[in-house]
Amino acid sequence: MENRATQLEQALRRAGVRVTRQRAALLRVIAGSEDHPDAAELHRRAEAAGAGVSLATVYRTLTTLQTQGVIEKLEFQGEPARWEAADQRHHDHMIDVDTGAVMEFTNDRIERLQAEIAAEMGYEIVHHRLELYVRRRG
Amino acid sequence: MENRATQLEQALRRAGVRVTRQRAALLRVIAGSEDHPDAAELHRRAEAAGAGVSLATVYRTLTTLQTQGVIEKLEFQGEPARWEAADQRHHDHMIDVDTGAVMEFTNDRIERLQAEIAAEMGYEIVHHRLELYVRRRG
DNA sequence: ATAAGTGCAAAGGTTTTGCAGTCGG
DNA sequence: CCGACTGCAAAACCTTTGCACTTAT
Repeated sequence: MENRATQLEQALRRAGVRVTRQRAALLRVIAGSEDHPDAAELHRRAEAAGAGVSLATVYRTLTTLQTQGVIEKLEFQGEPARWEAADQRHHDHMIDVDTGAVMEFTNDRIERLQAEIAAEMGYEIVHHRLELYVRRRG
Repeated sequence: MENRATQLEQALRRAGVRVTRQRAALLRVIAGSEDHPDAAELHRRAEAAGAGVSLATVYRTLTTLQTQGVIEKLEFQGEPARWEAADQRHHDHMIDVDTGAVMEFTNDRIERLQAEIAAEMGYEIVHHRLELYVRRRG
């Protein structure tokens, strides 16, 4: 993840985005997170790592990184926005309504059907959101 | 829609929910709306109809009506929540990212696939959210 | 009668922003 | 060097809530 963060820094610089101490720290926090933290949580983790970043900068950085395609924003029902690294292959989310656990899944057939539906109506998909709010069977 | 609103009033009373002047007015606004208005817009429409309802009551009423299963809450990306009557059959939404237009669609195959995916992982679906953010082809 | 509902204004939680100072390229 | 970036505090935004008053049943 150190490496991944370093790669991203170079990509950002190439794109003309300055790599400040704060941004470098956040890149490392994000690269090292396997879950789906919100801005406050990322701020906490950055501080815990001794970063010295303001919450305002966390928000601004998240927007910047999203624009650069480095991270993706998740907005589950009525919670603060969460974020995840964008370096994985596309997937959707399943949320356990009892525990709040977030799981990931993919299904090519659903993807294709979505594209077909849009095409039939004369549109193309820019992006989509598929969330399953679920409960353990019992 | 007058009739629909009246039906709903009776259902509410049966459920032990009081039908106040404000709630009756909102029921009529909702029954007469074919789009997906947010709380502020519903408030405006109610006021335009001479209702005399506070915005706080609009919010409280929306929550109540949702609990009663009369309306459904839609939370599209980063906008205030929107609402729609729940008297229709289930459908998902397609949002034109350029115009903001919201269209509805259904696809049984997608519905079935979702249930299968959840089942495979040992869950059952409580509810789901499928939104296609699209752009006109050209 | 009386519990449920309302209006108002204040507070809540998340996110954005203006401004003056700082720093990366 | 200088424009992009930051911190701080204030504001914006949508939504909820406490309290005293009103009203549907």
